[in-house]
Amino acid sequence: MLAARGLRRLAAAICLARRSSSAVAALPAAGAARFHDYDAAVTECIERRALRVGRPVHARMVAAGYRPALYLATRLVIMYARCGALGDARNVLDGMPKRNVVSWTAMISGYSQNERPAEALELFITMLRAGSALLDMYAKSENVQEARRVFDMLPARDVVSYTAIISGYTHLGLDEEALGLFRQLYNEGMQMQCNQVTFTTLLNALSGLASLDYGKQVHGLILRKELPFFMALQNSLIDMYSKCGKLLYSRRVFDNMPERSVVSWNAILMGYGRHGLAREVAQLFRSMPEEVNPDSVTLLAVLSGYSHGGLVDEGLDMFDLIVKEQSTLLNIEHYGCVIDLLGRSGRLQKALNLIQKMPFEPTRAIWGSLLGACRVHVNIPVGELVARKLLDIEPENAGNYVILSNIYAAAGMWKDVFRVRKLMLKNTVIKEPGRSWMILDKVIHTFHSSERFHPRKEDINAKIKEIYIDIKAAGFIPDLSCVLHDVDDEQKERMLLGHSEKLAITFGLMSTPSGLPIQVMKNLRICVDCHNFAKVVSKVYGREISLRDRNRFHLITEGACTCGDYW
DNA sequence: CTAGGGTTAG
Repeated sequence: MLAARGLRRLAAAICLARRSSSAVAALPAAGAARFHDYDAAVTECIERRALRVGRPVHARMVAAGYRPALYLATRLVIMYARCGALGDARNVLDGMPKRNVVSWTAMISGYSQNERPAEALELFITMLRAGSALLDMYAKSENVQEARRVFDMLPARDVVSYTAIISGYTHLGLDEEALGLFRQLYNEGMQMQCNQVTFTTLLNALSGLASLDYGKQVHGLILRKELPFFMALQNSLIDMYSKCGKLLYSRRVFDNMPERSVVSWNAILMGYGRHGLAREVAQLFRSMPEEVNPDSVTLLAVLSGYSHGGLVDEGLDMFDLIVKEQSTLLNIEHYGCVIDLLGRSGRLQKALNLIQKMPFEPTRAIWGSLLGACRVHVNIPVGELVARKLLDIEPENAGNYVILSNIYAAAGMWKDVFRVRKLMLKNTVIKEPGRSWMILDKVIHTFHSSERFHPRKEDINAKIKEIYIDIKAAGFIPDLSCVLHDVDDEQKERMLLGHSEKLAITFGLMSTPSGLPIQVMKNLRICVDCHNFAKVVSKVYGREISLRDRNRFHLITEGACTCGDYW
């Protein structure tokens, strides 16, 4: 079945490549053509993403001495940007005698779409500077919030440039700022111009925030507008609800769609996988209709769904089948997923073999997951080999040293523990700080690890001490191996209590009526100690705790988690 | 006059 689908895809691709280039062919061989001829030729290159045709078209314009004005030059920027030739796009933009919001937007989104958010932001700030000399003082700061203030004051703003910049913020992970920009757009009376694309972009920011309240509100807005069916919007709704913990809402949106693309299927499969529901992932995947071709994301969704749900053998069988029938769809992510699966089920040597024979360079993430598996299964030889690779690639990451020293500690090799700890102190730098947040009455409350500046710091500290006494009485044992620093045990216990997700859960306990569920989001993966903490808290205080980390959901009730302690 | 913003995964 998979093979047949692959053939059909190939046939479609060949068809596309053979399509004749009529507008380009219609250009005169030498001398200047007219505006409309160039426009048609460039448009065709944009639609076909055909750089090999687009470049000669541009070259002919130059050779003929034709100087494209604002509109056509902008189309050239788009053509190059869509083809990924960002340097050429930028050259055209820089060479334009006049630019406007459209030409800037084209280039900014070019960077954004080619995964260069830093350049996108840099150019955005440049645009603001060019936009108004008066506002230059604000724009000089490379600070996003300042940039946003300037954007708010810019004279030439419309719903499209708003959407572009909201999308830019979301790509940078600045979802709160993105939401703020949408509010501005609304307050400026542009709500009537909001269309499917605007809402699609906005929903992405809400997915990042995991803000169910806002998500539902925006969904309501969309329904009231009675917009025509728009695939990307529905797909974003599926994704938003699943990332906000409401898988059944995702499913309802999915079931009600008049048609579904492969992205819709991917979004719902990812949703079930994220919630650890591997059986449902398998069932859905089997029910995919013939005419929807699974792509590499589909296969990744299924593999990672199996992996998250602990369906080890099914995952391995699936991978074998893909290797046999659809190996062209495989990328490094798929291998990473399967290596993780092998590692976690204790097949460390097999995992290592796969790394050695896969057609990709192993990434730090792959080595990292294998090192974690070596800790769980206490495997010294593989652990040392993997650690050597990893310390070579990223000597600054403290986590790797900690895991290696944990492996030695588990095997009672204390001299090696000490050696690794010393090495760590010498080489490491601060990692990405942990951050958790929760939303209460539409207010986003953010907590950082070992929070020092939170306005309710004192209350939270007092409450967490109280909780600690209660849960220790109920059998909670702190897992000191989660601490990245070489300090004494008492200090380790204090540091563990400072983890941002514990602060957020504590804040949730003290600010919501008893018995109500608590939902917390985290930017990194949750640590074992915090997972235990949440489990015991759920039992002692009779609360359902939903914890969304970077990868997945943990729904914790009565002292047990839907992940089955496997994540 | 025309154009620019959008969906899953990483």
